[in-house]
Amino acid sequence: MKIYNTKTRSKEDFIPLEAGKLKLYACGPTVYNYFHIGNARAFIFFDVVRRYFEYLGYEVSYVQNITDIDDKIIEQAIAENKDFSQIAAYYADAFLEDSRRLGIKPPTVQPRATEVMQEIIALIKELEDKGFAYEVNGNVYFDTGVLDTYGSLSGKKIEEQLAGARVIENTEKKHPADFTLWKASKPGEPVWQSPWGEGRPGWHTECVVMSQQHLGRSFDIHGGGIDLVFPHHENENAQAMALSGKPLARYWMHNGFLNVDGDKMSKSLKNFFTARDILKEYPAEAIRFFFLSKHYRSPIDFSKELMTESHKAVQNLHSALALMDESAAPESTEHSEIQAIETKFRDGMNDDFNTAKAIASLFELASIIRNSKLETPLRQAAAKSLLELGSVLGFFQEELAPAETSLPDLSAYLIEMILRYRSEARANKDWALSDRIRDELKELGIEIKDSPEGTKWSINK
RNA sequence: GGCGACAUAGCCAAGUGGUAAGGCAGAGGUCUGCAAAAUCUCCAUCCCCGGUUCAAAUCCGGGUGUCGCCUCCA
Repeated sequence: MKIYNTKTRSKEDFIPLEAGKLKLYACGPTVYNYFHIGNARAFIFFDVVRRYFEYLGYEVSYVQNITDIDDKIIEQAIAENKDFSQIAAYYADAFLEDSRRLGIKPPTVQPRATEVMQEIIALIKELEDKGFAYEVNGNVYFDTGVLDTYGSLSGKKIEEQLAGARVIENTEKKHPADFTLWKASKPGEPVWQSPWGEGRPGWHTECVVMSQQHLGRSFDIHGGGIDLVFPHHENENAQAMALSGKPLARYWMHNGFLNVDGDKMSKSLKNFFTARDILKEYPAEAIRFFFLSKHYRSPIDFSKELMTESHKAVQNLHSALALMDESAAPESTEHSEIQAIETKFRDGMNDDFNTAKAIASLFELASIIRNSKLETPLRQAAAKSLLELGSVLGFFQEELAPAETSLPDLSAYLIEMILRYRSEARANKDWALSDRIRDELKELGIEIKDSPEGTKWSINK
């Protein structure tokens, strides 16, 4: 199993801290709005990471935080004229709902920042006590100058960044790279009591607290979008290094960004799609296929055309699966063709989650299922394998199956159609047929009356 | 200015030294009274130039082009 580690910028063999167990943390949303299709990529990808480790037999602890206190939430609360906690609660619910509809398996734990406020304050205090933080006017900053490993995750050299820096000078900080741990509150903002007065935590501390609380001081994999490498993950890691001298996580995984029709997705370009919007037009499986058909670290270009293609491709797998009853596959029989394909699937996944290669093996199974020249037990076994491997990628979840095609009420239209045929029968003097139609409709409670103006019908129960 | 990614058929996309996975679209066949569905078959030498090698899409050098990060952001 090889994983590309952002920290070393190379693929490394994955070795868990504890054999047979995976401790995984991936950054969740800040709940100030519905999450967008780019966020969905990260959530779906780490869902697949989790599912694959479970497939391999690991006991997985997967923690995903929910940031429910943040500047953006406060801004949104002001915009909607509500309390920040109402906004956070509403969009946190929306996040859980949309995640479910995308077929994302609920993480083991989904802690919220406001639930761990005392722990956050305690961690900042510890940093201060150890000399890694300083307070100015009720704001507490991390002192990057004291930690010699600062920048080791993202590969940033602080001095070099300064040349082209467009950062607005914050005169309180000792160094421009120093980041906020605790923010003194302004009037009207939500507050918590702390040793430095009333305020609220900076974004970077909460993830350290929530991850360490559930996974230990150092854990296996920390994930998120590529944009989080700097400064968010750098700053998270800096706090862990300052506290214990150990990195927060051994492997850092980052998924690539999503563009829309070649441009960065943004509200001003009107190419901004929430996951909720896309789910109205395409099934969750199509969205999942779209993301997994490309390597997770590559940038991906979103378009409706590609979504339609992905939808068709998924339907292709479903139609193959429908041909054979996988539950009829003999339990004990082994087929070398299928084992070879399963090995290919695992080889792909073991190579830094090459989901595109893994998907190709699903189609190879589909072609075995379709090949009527092959023995039925082999084809059944292929169906069984397709179901199992597809599930590792999150496909074929029954609860995601589209609802029964619901038709509008067509009964009136259908009755008119039947009556047109009855009129043809009468014109041909086929009284036997026309009478039979009248009698059968009557049994259904529909009464027919022929008149010079044409045939009238009414419901007569 | 600093750091980094990418360039494979009409489209999407695997492939990191041994002669191009898979999907979508397209073409042709089978099946069918017709249509649809289903099914089978076909469809690329890898941005340009130079180099290394018995052998390169894959390594090295030089171009050209596209994109990202350095600021809240998955």
